[in-house]
Amino acid sequence: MSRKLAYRNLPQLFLRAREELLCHFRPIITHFGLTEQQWRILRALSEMDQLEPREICEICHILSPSLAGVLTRMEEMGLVTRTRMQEDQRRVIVRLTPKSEKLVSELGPLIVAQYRLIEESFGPELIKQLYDVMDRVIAAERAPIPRIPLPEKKDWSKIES
Amino acid sequence: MSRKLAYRNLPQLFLRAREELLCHFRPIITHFGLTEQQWRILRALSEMDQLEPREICEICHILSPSLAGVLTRMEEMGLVTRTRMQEDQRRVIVRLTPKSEKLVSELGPLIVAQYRLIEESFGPELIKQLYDVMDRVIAAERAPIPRIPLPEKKDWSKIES
DNA sequence: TACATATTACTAACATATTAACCATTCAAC
DNA sequence: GTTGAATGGTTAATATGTTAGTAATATGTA
Repeated sequence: MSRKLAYRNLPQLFLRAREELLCHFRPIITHFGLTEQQWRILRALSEMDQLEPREICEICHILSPSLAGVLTRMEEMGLVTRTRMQEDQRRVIVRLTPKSEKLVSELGPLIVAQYRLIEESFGPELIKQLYDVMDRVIAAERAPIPRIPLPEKKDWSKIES
Repeated sequence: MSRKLAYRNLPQLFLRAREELLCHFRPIITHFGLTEQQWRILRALSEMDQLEPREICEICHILSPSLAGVLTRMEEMGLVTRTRMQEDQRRVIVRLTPKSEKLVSELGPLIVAQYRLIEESFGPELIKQLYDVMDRVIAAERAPIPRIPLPEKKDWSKIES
């Protein structure tokens, strides 16, 4: 009578595999005084020139409430500028500063070099498979996955035994 | 002159793919008043009967300082007990309570059922490939990956232009 | 025994994740 | 033109991630 579930915890495997990769980049990123999220944003902005917050959320996979704080800190660090659009006063344009452009031009090549080292170790096929499998999971327009019906809600925090 | 780096951001792809999976489980987990991390811990404990904090950190991929808080909250919710070991006063034993055992027995089958729905949508081959690729990335005893040498440290937060 | 070191769990400080709610602006229907 | 809904960004509250450091206990060695 094994109490193991029929499926290994897949999201957790993703977490571990991601960390197995990220641990090779984290030293580089923190060396420049950045967090992983800040680097994601800098990288996106360097490729796209300018972005609105909701676009950054989409591209960098950061939720809007988190982004607000991250951008505030990055603005204080002189890494980005936030400009409110004239046509639509709700919207904002985020841009790199000369300083952060220089930072990216120094950091980017180190990241690429580290990718090469990882690819040497993993082998090019594994890297290719990684990209391929990730893309297939992410591929948005799949058949919608039905949801298991849930039982009536119980407040377990208030159950004694 | 594309400013795109030679490699797409692989850790970020992992993040997105993971979320694409997790979003199908999150409603189930939160329905029972749990967080994702709390469920990881309950699941591990239900499979292993009892664990020490550092084992939970290893298995559930939660850092020790995070775990301290998570366990405190779970203890207050009556989901786990913490007992200090007699032989070694530094160590602690974490166990499920009858209440959380019952919770797992209700929640577990729903998780499994949702996996089945996901597998139907993704196709069994993709699921198999996912497990396979994750395991290959995680496989710990690979050839150690060398680190890119880093330039002298600059404090970018204090650079003006 | 005495000492330095290692181990285990924890606290502190800060950044981010997550959910809910808020506010100003814009859009759309009337 | 007004009003109600939608949009974009934000704040609030709580939980977790991350790094550094601490305190207590255990272990190895002189």
